[in-house]
Amino acid sequence: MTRPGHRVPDGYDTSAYPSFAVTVDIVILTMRGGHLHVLLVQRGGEPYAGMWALPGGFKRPDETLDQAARRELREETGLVAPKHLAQFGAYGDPGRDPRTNVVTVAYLAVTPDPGSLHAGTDAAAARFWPVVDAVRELSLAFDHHRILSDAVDRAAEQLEQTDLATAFVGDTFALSELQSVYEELWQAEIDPANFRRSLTSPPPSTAAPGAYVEPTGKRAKASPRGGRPPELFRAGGAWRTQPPVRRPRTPRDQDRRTGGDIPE
Amino acid sequence: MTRPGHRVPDGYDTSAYPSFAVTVDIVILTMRGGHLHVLLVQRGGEPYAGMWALPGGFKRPDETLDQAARRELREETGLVAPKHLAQFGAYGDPGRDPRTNVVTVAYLAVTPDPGSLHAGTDAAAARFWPVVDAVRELSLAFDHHRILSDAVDRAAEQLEQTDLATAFVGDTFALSELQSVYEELWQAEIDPANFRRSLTSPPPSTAAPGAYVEPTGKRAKASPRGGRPPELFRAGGAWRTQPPVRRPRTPRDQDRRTGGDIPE
DNA sequence: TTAATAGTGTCTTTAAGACACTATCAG
DNA sequence: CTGATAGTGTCTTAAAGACACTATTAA
Repeated sequence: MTRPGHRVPDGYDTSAYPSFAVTVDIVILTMRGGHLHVLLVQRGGEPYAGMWALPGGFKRPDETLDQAARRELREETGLVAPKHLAQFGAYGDPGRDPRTNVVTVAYLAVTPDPGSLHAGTDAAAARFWPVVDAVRELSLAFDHHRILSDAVDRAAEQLEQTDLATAFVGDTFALSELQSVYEELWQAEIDPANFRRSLTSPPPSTAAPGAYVEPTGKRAKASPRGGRPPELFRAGGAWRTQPPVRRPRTPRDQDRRTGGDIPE
Repeated sequence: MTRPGHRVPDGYDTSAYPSFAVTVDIVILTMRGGHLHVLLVQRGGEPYAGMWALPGGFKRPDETLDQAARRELREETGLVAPKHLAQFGAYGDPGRDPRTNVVTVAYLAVTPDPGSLHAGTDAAAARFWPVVDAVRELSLAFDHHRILSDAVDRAAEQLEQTDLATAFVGDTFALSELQSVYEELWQAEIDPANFRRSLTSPPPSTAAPGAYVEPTGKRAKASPRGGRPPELFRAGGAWRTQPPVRRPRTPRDQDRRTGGDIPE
């Protein structure tokens, strides 16, 4: 990167390289009532005034991208400790912002349901939307529709590869809560007995560090509609060696893209 | 993203958002003699004059990031058709370029061994390095060491999830070639009989589209040291539903990070 | 009691590891 | 022939799916 005066493309002025604004945008996902939700803010000014958009803002020269993401998260939503926050893509199509050249770096944040949004937030202009609605019915500002879709795809992939599922639930949780995270993101049903076995039995022989979930000895309250109160678990240390649940591969799953193959 | 004048952080001037240069850098991986290699260019001008660096250059306002990556790839290396080219990260730490604020978007390119580099390239200033050497012994310009490491980690992950392995080999290939891609990137030995079974037996029941590899009926020449000439295969269409080879998880694999968890 | 949710036990299927064996080449 | 690489067959183990069954709550 970044070497003016080194093997210069023909006819391209090296002394004056083009200038961009750089922003970070954050896709904040959580589970509410068994369904995946995303936090959106309503835009005040032009362009796209009044439309819903992902929270985000300009990167400053003296901070890293991660710091910018964390700062914007706090400033726009009051959230200070998402359980997961990681970059997942950069977007720089010409004209994606009508005013100027903007490249944005998109982040995926995952948190247990925070209930209401914290201080420092204009609550009227920020709310969680069911992801299904946001994707299908809402017209989002800029290229945020695509960014949101990419984020959800990424989250679904990461469920299978990391401990991302545990970022959706609290420090202690019932297995059925965790299961609903997988079922919602994968749009697939999982047998509760097999799910429990996968999570509670020790990770494949070779791995050392603990289990996937550890019993706390406590139980949650029974649901308002009755039913046995579930045991509460804590996330264990075994996720890094080998995540416990594999995604069902259905035949019609063909259209899921994994990453950039060459389209020509 | 990208909204000057919308919910402005206190004390931050919204009318003049900071300006950045945006570059793309490309990690070009290939297999040579059974070992993973990366293409590096030697820098002409300051800063880091004379040091090895990843090929790359400035994004133009009228092109997408993908187009910029493809253009730089062609301009700096003569490569026009890598089998894989995809973004994998953005890097924007303050001071990563001593001259000005630069955010770079990093791409992973994978190609079968092109032999010599094509026209349009200053061959003296561009060569493939064994990745092991580049990572351990070479001091790279900017933060390119980290970018290279991240690219290799990403490639190793993607082997398990996509058809990336086939991007390292030609249109027809021996299974042993493909196997060496996995073994090199995972630093693990794979039983050739089991590897063959995984690739040549049909993908899990539910999947429809073809096989992982299709026989061409042809055979390669035997190696100079003798041995039976291998069958040549073509990549099939089954990779997208469920990749054929799972990565061995060793106990000491714990240190492999999967993505940004929260470090606090 | 019934409806609802949580949790156990077990049989079967399938993927993966181990490894002995055969096949075909160069020299 | 030997050494080297390619390819087949089979036994065993481990993970995952299916599903019948028991347990504990609210109303």
